[in-house]
Amino acid sequence: MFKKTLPPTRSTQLTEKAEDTRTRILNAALALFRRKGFEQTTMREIAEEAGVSLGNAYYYFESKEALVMAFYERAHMELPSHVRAAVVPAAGLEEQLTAIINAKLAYFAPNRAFLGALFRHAADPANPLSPFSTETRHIREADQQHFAQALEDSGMHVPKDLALHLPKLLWLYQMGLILFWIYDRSPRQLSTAVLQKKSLALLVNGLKLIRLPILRTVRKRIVELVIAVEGEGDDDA
Amino acid sequence: MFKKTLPPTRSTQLTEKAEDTRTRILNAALALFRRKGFEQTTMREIAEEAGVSLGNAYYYFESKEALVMAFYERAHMELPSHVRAAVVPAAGLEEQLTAIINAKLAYFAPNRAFLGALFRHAADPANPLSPFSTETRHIREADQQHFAQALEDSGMHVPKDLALHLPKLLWLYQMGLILFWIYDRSPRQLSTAVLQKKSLALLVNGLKLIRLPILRTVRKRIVELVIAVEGEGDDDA
DNA sequence: GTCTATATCGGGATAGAC
DNA sequence: GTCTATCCCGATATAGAC
Repeated sequence: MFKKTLPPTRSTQLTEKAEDTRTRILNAALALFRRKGFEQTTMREIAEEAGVSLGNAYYYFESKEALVMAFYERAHMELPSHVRAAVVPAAGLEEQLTAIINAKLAYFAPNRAFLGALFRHAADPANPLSPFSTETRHIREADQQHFAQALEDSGMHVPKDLALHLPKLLWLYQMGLILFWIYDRSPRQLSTAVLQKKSLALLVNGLKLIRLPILRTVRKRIVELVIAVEGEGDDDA
Repeated sequence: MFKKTLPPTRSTQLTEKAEDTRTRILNAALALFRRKGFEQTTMREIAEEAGVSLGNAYYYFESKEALVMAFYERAHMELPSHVRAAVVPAAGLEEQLTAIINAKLAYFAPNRAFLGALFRHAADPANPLSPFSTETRHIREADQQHFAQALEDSGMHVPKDLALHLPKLLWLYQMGLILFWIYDRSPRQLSTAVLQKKSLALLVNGLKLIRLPILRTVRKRIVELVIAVEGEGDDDA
């Protein structure tokens, strides 16, 4: 059961017209998702809104979820510039992390309501849509670079054994925060803001403490835990 | 969009025949889920296997996912005795927590493969199937009792401000662990075993340290964070 | 290679008769 | 409480136009 014809993705070369059609379909889909949610939107509506036939919509996107994946890919292309614009390299780690996360939340905010569709299979690394899947690996790794950069720029000193895993851990923390944000029904997502502020303060504080000699064994045990688990479908805990 | 007729649940009184039919459908469904997975199983198959019509299956279960919910309910009824049998009240906290978690994993193990269906909407507190929903509140609260009991029996001394939230936090930790376990594809879920052992050791150790006067402010900040967030759709982070 | 139109299938979910 | 018939929609298939 493999695909008969290679479905056109952003990476494969498309003619100008094709590129335009693809974009129109994706935009129509996202507009409808925003308006009525992911489940409530049908492929037939998307095709109509984009002014193409149903068959054509499926020509460009294998499935309805592929549209969500395309959105995720688009975010991956557009986000880095937003993040770079928001971050002040001379600032402390807490400020930088705040800036990175805020830039992302601001970027995703208009589509917050349907992002749940993207995160439905989040925990399953076998699902292509999962942030832990092999299919999204390039996105994940590029994303972790922001955190590596922030760690470097902030000049925060962290013992090397832990520092090695820190970008990944910070990324994971950020994923948890975003997940919380998606389903946060407090007014203007105020709960997320509080959670973000308080947890970041604790986290950065912890990082300052973790290099103390008394905490050496704790640190080593944390690193051991991380090593034992990584490469698996990561999670909280 | 509310239900037209009250759909029969375990809690509402059913005639003997109805109870039997309902159970037959549920058992057929679970058998098929185990055999072929949740997605691969159709409602038509379930109805056939149970010897009822499709419409009748829907009379007892609003949706395919409601069958998973019923499984969750059944587990909620059966689990406490398993947990109580596994726990030694005189043991230390780490041993007791290990016993509780192991009892649950052992109970769910035969159905591990399709449990992902239950956890797909886990993060969305608005979804009835979510462990954070109002619909599953009674299960959640009964479940947290195991942890409250273990804390009490172990005689572990934890400052009261934190102790108040600890059953909830331990339950959350356990949910994360179970989620990890569901998608753990290492042989015999060994990764989960390692994660469980190491994280529990760290956690119990942290609880011993947290009462030290030097960590008072850290503790207060943690408690503040928990308070600010609870009542919301909880998550990791 | 891009696109339309239409028919069809499979499966979740519902309506209404009995 | 149980059935049959039907709807809806995601997905596929086909045949052909440009």
